[in-house]
Amino acid sequence: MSNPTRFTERELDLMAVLWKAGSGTVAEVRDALDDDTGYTTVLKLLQILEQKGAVRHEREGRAYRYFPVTGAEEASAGALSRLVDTVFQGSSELLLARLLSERTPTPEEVERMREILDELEEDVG
Amino acid sequence: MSNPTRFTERELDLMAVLWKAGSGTVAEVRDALDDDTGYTTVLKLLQILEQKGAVRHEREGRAYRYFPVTGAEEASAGALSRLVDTVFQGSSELLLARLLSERTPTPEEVERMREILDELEEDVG
DNA sequence: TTCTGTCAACGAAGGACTTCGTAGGATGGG
DNA sequence: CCCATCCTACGAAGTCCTTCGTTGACAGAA
Repeated sequence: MSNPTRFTERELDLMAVLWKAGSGTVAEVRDALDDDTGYTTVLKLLQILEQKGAVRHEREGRAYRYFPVTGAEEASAGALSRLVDTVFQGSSELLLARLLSERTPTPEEVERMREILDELEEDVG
Repeated sequence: MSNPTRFTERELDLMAVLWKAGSGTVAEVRDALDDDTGYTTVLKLLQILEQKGAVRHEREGRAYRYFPVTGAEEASAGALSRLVDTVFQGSSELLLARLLSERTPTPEEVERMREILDELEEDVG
């Protein structure tokens, strides 16, 4: 096994599309991106991702359909910790506070977050 | 006003040092980094950061002492949202869950997190 | 003064990322 | 059959990041 698969900025954009949609052809991924990157650019990126083992493809008619192999969880490994260590000086709470202020959650979300904390304490206690 | 100041990977490492220590000379920053990057490299990076307006310097003896101008909060702006949008598909809870599993918090931290959620609900309700 | 160590400035090399141009294969209509 | 279209493959340009070598200034010790 190698490292937790590091994605570049752009690669992450593509992976996000695939994680969300489940799969996509070059054209589909291209459409899903909000900028208008050239067709061959998207193709190239997908080929690079495939080479990295992050996606695979199946033939679909004349085109390829790409599927994510690496999960979002694996991609998040490290990214969060790094953010905590650099920007939030090791404080998870600070990150949480900031997260909540940047994107105000619904009451339901808050409730589920509370549950997450509850479960954590049960495991510990 | 310009954009929320985007830091590169390495720049973020330096900023983290300055945020944590409050300030630093080239030598101090260099020592604080866990790898051993060359002196001139660190200097160069600081100069770039200064050009970006993220740090400023004052003379101290023969050397310069660098101070962060951009705060960690501003740096986090966007970074978190981007992470949520790409890796966590817009779900803050998922991020929280992941965060807690990556770095298990102390009971005290959990308590404070709970308080953060409480305050949020008060404001809303 | 001369040598040595510390410092900032600058330029440039090397590599990683992103982007696209061009080529070539296959398909389907006329 | 021939052309327009849609697709992948490949190579390469351009840019951004990171790193460091070299230079010149200055200060203190000998």
